[in-house]
Amino acid sequence: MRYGKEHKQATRQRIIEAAGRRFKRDGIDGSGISTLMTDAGLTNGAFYTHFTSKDDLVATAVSDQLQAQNARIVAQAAPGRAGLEQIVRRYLSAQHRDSSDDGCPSAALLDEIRRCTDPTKQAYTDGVLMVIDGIAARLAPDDPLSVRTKALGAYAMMAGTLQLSRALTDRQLADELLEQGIHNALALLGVEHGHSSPAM
Amino acid sequence: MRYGKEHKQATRQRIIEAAGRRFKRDGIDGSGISTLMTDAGLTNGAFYTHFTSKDDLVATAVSDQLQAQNARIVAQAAPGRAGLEQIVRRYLSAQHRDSSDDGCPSAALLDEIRRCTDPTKQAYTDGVLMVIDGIAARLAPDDPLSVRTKALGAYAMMAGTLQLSRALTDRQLADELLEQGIHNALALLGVEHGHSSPAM
DNA sequence: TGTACATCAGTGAACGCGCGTTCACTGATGTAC
DNA sequence: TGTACATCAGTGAACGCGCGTTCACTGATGTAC
Repeated sequence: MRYGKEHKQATRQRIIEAAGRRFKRDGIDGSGISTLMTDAGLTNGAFYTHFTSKDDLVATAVSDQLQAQNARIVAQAAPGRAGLEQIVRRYLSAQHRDSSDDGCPSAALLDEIRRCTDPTKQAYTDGVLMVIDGIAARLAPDDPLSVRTKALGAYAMMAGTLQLSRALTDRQLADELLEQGIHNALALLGVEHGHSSPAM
Repeated sequence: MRYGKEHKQATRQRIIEAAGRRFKRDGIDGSGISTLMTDAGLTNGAFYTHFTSKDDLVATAVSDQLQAQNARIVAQAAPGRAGLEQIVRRYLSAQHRDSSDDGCPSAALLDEIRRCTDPTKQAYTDGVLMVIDGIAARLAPDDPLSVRTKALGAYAMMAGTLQLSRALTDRQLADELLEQGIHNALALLGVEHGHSSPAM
């Protein structure tokens, strides 16, 4: 089968996105090449016409996941400082906690990324900086760099809270933790808010 | 070889502790039984005289790790509210970041635990509650339950911060994140503090 | 316009390897006499 | 006290299986004439 030049690119992207989902669901170590390719509607052999190794895909998928997260934030939250509370409430929602394959790659993969190769950690670092620079620009449009570390701290806090909420077997405690996390995140970011609004 | 009854218990404990370290270093999926047993100075076959399955060991090791974390906190920090700042500064130190095999099991394993079997998640939940109830008791000795969620939120925040600091390739940014994390944790816990003390 | 050929994305079987688990066996020690 | 035996923690080879990776092959399409 021979296709136009855009076909291979589209297939590659399909593999990357399917892999991102699968990694977030089953972990990187827990996702085999055959499974990833089946997810993308292909057989295992085709993998190496798109990537040089599993590591190569991992780095690419991690990067893609963070770009997607950034795009989601831009698309779904009101611009500027006003959108910050939306971002926090959406991130620390029960819905996000209960659907990790569609969610934040950091919350799903952070401690596995620590053990990955340098290119993957580099891709992760670059991707996170893109996301948090977006947040910093909302916090202080005139001087985003001055609040970069603050944004990074808030991102770390939100990821840790979501992870812990996912790991607890006590559902009520997990829900309380999310509420506490929203409160904490808004406090750390210095965003005004009512005590709690039930939807979004 | 036949030994006294305390011998098998001691061997079992040796496997559990070696496994805890190895899991934190290479991940649960990334640690094979043979490696774990070699770490403990034994051969793979002996594993099943101590545990019914790898899952069984994982749940046991997770529980043991959190008990050890709790014991470390009790042993190394001043009692009561006074020790809270020590706990935070020690947790979010460059030393802790750079030696994950000796460190916090939550920071090393949180998103892998999410994917584990229920007994492991239950062991994790129980263990975390033990640790955070200790923190809650320091925060409000007269009514620890009232600050349980607050303590849980602070724990989640610290774990997420340590994880992110470990995953970043930019060392300077990782260091700044730890500083920010200390600031954030002390703020969330309502602990007074100077701007930054270089050691401890 | 019709035909022969080159391209190359994708197939599917196979590779060596390490996984979790099983099991027949070993041999140092505690116990019985 | 000395000897024969029972115990059982630990050994090490083997099991089927899925891993990451390789490779000879297929066959639909674009291109050349």
